[in-house]
Amino acid sequence: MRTDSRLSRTLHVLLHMARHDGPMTSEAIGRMLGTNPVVVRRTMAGLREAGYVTSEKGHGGGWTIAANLADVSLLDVHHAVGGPRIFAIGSDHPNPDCAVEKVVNEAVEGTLREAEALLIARLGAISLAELARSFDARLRARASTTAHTCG
Amino acid sequence: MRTDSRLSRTLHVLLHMARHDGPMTSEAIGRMLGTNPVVVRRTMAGLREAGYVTSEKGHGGGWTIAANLADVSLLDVHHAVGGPRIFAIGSDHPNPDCAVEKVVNEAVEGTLREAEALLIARLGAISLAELARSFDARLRARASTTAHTCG
DNA sequence: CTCTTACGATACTTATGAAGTTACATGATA
DNA sequence: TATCATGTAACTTCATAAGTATCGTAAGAG
Repeated sequence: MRTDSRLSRTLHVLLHMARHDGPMTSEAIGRMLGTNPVVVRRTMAGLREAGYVTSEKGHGGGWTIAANLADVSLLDVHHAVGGPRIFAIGSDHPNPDCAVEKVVNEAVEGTLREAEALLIARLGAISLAELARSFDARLRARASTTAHTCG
Repeated sequence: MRTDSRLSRTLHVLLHMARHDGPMTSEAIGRMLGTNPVVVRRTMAGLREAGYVTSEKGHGGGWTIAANLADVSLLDVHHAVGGPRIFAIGSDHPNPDCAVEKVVNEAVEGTLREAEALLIARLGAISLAELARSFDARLRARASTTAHTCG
């Protein structure tokens, strides 16, 4: 499988939306991500269902943030975009008859679950507001040089 | 992508090999895993290169364990089978120009790296010998009932 | 009212990589 | 020398995110 980049992409988009007055169109967001408006709508649909953004049709329409950045964690976004599979490795063949295989599966999957729990905890502990603050801090630190942004 | 099950499968095979007198053929291993001898050879090739198993051609040939179970960790096996990609999620687009994207990527990939480090540490801490001991313990605990094995 | 804009939805294609398959060469043993 | 087993290459299948094409629908502009 190709790397699932929905989380990163969506975070990128949300932070830009937060710094943007008025709605952003799927077209504009797609240009930002180097992709296509349909891909954008597909991913943003989950955020709309979760109530993090709203969408408007017609002239002046597009996507708008509808949540407080402090109230949305990276884990929330992960779930909103489909909560996709985290690991590329694992065991096919759950519930094996073979007792050897059971021991192996428990060891491997137990370890994966530990790593997943850590990942989930960390993603749940970071809010969009904190990412925005990191960005602002970086801007201030580099005030003398150029700060590039794709929006 | 389909789940990469090379680690689990290989561990399963190695533990069976450890309890088996004489070489096991790719044919027999394939039957055990519900797959094809060529898939078995492909995966076992990495273990042979790492020195964990040997292979012999001809009558009475097949695969034999060549290492002490206590000396091989699950991480070693993971590496031997190709050290495949662990995560299904991530960010495409490394080294972005956009400063917002940089902040996002650092947060997401930093978190993934933490989880990966934990996973690596845990896999490195478990030896094949420990899995074999877990299996034996389970056998003893269930001595009264049936203990199924696929080999 | 009509045209344009933008989302909504469906259906299809592309890309990627593990797994599966086919076929044949090579070496070891009986 | 016939058989068994690995070694290797080339190809197909499968799953899924991403990309694309197209049409429908709602909202504002004129």
